[in-house]
Amino acid sequence: MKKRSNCPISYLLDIVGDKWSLLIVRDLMFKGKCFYREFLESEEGMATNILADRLKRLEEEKIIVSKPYPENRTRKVYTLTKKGKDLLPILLEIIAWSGTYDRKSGATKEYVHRICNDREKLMAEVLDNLSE
Amino acid sequence: MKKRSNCPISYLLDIVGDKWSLLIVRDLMFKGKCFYREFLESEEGMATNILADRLKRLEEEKIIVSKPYPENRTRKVYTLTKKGKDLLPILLEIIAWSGTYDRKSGATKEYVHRICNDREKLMAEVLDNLSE
DNA sequence: TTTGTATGCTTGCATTTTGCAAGTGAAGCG
DNA sequence: CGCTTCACTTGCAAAATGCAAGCATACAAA
Repeated sequence: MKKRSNCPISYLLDIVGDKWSLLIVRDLMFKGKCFYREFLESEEGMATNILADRLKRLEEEKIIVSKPYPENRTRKVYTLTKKGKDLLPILLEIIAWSGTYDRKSGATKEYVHRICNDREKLMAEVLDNLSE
Repeated sequence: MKKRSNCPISYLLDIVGDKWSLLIVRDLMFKGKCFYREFLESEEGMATNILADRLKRLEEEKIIVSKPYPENRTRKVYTLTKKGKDLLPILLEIIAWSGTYDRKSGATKEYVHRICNDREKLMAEVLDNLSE
């Protein structure tokens, strides 16, 4: 996707403006996933070719990096870069919005409350879990 | 688009997870636009059929409402609902992220700074401009 | 050594969505 | 009455997606 304008909203949409990319970032950020197979198992049901394409694009955009897995060289480990981790505030605001307007949201009221009133600590916790 | 899961990230993506919907919200939120023709004139160059489709979907999702324009009944005025205005924190975080990582971003450093350090007032200003 | 399994990813192909250009009908203007 | 403006709609080619199957590599068990 080429750049459509210098608008910052458009910039993000050019990179992750599709139905799948941010779900990969979500899996990395909140669910401790890091393997191709794990992304495939997410309940939204991404197709294998789409997943391969999006991993490639996210890596090109330096939002994620992949390394061979030391204990099994057929595996690859995907992790978030700084640029990827910096998407966290966006994801938190999305969770707060959806938690407000989706009556059957998986986001608990407590979590939405923490996003509004305890954001710094919440963010530190999420990022801490990533380094394990 | 049907709901793929109860995940809050997925909920937002099911509604505005494409390259265009959030640009319409941006035009309404920051640029004072409210007419079909005005959205078309945005520099990203949306096709007319896509615009019509997205306006319909945003209205179905109660993110915008349309009313006939009193002074000219061929025109329609589009405005943000509460649900639409509540997307503002997400948009601001997107602007901050893109302002950080896009070297040629239209977002000024001052604006990004205000998002981080003067958010309440900034949000009040943006929302104030909407009511005019 | 062979056979099987798990892994990340590719391929082929039908369906869906998008992009582009042109057209349509309703309202307002001169 | 013709002409313009407006918000769309339509037709069609091109691109993206969804689905099922296949593939190459690495490791493991027989």
